Amino acid sequence: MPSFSDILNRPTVFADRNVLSPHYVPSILPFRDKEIGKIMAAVSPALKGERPRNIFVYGKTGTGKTASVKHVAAKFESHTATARADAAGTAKSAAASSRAKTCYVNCRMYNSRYRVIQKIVKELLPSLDSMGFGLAMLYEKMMESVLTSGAHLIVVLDEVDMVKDLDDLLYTLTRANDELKQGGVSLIGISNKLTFKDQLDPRSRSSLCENEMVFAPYTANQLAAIIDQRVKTGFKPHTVEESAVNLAAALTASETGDARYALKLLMKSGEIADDRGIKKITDKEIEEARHTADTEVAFEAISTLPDHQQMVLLAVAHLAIDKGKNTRLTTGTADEDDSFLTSGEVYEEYCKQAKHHRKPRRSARWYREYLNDLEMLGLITTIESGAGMRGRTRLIRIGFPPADVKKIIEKNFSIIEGKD
DNA sequence: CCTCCACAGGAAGCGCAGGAGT
DNA sequence: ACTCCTGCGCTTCCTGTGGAGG
Repeated sequence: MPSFSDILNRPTVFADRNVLSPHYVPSILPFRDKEIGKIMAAVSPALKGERPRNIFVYGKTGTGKTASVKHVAAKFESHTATARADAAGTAKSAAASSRAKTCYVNCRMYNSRYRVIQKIVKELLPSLDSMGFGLAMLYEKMMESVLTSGAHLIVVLDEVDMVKDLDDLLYTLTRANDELKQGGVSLIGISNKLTFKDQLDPRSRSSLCENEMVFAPYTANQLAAIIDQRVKTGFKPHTVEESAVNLAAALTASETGDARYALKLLMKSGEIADDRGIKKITDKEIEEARHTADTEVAFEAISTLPDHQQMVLLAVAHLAIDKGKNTRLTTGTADEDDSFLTSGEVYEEYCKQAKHHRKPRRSARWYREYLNDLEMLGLITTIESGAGMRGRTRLIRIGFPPADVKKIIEKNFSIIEGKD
C-alpha cells in the first residue's frame, strides 16, 4: 500500500508544473516585442492625461494575444502605481498617471452589455454592491466614478466576439467619451475570429478598429524557442531532449500553431515519463503524448455532442466497422479507399439507430447540417463524389478508430438511458 | 443530348423557450 | 405578472449540381 509520502517523493521530471499551465503569464514574451511595443504606444497617451485610441487585436488561439495585453496592463498598472507613490512631484504627468486604470473583462463570462458594464463598475467601485441595478443606473455609476476621479479607463474586452449585443456595448462605451469633460474610456478588444470584424455594425467597427493588430501564428522555430524557455523553468535540468522539444514544436506548427497545444504536449509527456519512472523525455514520449492528447480531445468533443449528432457519428462508426469486415473477407486487399460511406447510406443507418434508441429522427436536411458540424470538429472527413459514383453525394470517412468511437458513444447513451 | 439519380444547400416558415418591456 | 419579441432548432419545399445511363 503506497503512502502519500511515497507518491510525493516519487522522482519527477518536473521542477514547476505551473509554468506549463496555459494560464501562466511569463515575464518575458518571446517574439511579441513588436506587438507589445505597439500596444504600449497606443495606451501611453493615458499616462499623459490624453485619451488613447481604441485597439482591436486579433489572431488565432494560442498566439499570445491575451498574454501580451495582460503583460502591457501589468506594466501599465505598475507604472501608475510608482507614479502614485511619488505623487509629491509637481509634474502634471505624475498626477495624470495616478488616475489611469485598466480593467480586464473576459467576455466569455460577461457576455452581454449589462454584464460587462456591471463588471467594470465592480472593478471601479469594489465597495458597491452592484447587484440588482438597472443598466442605466450602472452606467451612471460608471460615469460618476470616471468623472470624479478624472481617470482614464482602459477596458480590455477579451474574446469580445462572445458579447451578444456588442454593437450596443460599443456604442455605450464610446458615447461615454462624448459626455465626459475629463477622463475617458478606451477599449482594447481581443478576438480570435478573424472574420468577426465584418459582422460588426460599420459605426462600431470604425470606433473599435481605430488601431488594428494581427497576431500571426508562431512558426515552428519560434515555438521551439518558447517551449525551450518553459522547459528551462518548468522541468528539472537535462530531463528533456532537444529533439523532443523540436518535435513538439513541429507537431504543433503543423496543426494550428497554438502554443497551448505545445505546452500540453510537454505536460503530458512529463506525466508519461513520471508514470513509467523514465528520467528523460524523448521523441517517443512526445509522440505518445500527442496520441493521448488527441484522443482526449476527441473524447471530450464526442461526449459533449448533442444526442442526434452522436447518433450520426455512431451510424458512421457502425458502417465503417461493417465495411471493414466485408472488404477484408471478400476482396482481401480493398481497392484503395472504399472505406468511404455515402451520405444516403449513413442517413439510413442513422434512422435505424434513432429507432433503436427510441428517439424521433431528424429530417435529412438537418442531418446534413449535423454532418457539417461533425466535419468542423474533425470527427469525420468528407469529400465530393467524383467519377465512378452515380449522382452527386458526399463520401464520408470517420476521423478516429470506429471501434473506439462506438465504445465512447454507446457508453454515453447507456449513462443517459440508465438515468431515464 | 436529355433525363434521372442522389444528393447539396438556400429560403421560408413554424413552434417553442427565454428575455425584455410594461 | 403579463404580453411581446426574438433567437433557435427544426421541417418543408425548392432549386442547383454533376455524373450515369439511355
